[in-house]
Amino acid sequence: MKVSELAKRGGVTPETVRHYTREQLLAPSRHPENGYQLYSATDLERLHFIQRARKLGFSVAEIRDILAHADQGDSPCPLVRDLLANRLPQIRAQIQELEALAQRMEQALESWQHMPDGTPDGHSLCRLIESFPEKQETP
Amino acid sequence: MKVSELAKRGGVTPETVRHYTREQLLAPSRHPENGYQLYSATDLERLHFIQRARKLGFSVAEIRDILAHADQGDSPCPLVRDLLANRLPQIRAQIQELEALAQRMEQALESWQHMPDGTPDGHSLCRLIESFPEKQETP
DNA sequence: GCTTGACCTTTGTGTAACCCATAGGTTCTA
DNA sequence: TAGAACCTATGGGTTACACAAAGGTCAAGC
Repeated sequence: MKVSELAKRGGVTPETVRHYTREQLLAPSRHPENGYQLYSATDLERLHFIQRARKLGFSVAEIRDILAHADQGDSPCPLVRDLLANRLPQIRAQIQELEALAQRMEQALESWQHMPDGTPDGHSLCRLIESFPEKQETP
Repeated sequence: MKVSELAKRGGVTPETVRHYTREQLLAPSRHPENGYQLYSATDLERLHFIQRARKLGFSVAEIRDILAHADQGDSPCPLVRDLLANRLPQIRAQIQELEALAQRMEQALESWQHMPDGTPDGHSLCRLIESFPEKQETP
């Protein structure tokens, strides 16, 4: 099948299929006459695999490594466990950062309700923003 | 003052100062003889302002707009309120996505404890990943 | 005067995972 | 047979910087 058909069957855009192909996650053959990329049923399975792995938080580069292991006949499972176990705390940390950001934003919007808009003078650009501390306490 | 001094006083790297200058958030003058960028005390205030705004989730492009308003003598405050109010739900949505991802990851790691590693055969690449559903329920 | 080291300049490259535009060739269909 | 719909490769855009290279500038010590 050609790019668009694989994309449709896999539920992604043709651009995504091309991207994965460029990144060597998929290795289609070529139509000898027109040079079109030809994908097999195995490629569709790989595409589904990639989708699952992406949903689990693996990067495209990581998935390439996982697939390379599998293609060599090696079990990628230990690698998979490691990658995920390493990534999880990073995700948790990122959530904490975003939560702190959201709280700063909410606190700002709330406190701004009682502040008038000001016009910039020589030293103040926007009191709303300036009313916020540049550095948080480091307990 | 020169790049490195402003950076040190502002608590950022010289690269960051150069970046903000390229992006027109800072507009230093030039030393007429050697072409060095010369920053004023006002630029240091602007840099502090930028830091605060970044901590509130504004992008560099947004801060450029805010500063441009202020430089024209217009109050940027309504813009600032709008930008923040629009961004907040996006941040909340991003947190939800990451939380869902983290839960998928935890669920995977947990259920994998009871699964043996497998070697790839013709159809299975990694049962760990394949044991996970590609698409979640859409209620 | 000269070297050394620290600093400055511009320019280009890389990051993640695609999306989009362009120019040109191919295939399908009315 | 013309046009639609598809394919190709290439390059640029997204975010906020970090980093490296090649070369100019400056202060200090010898």
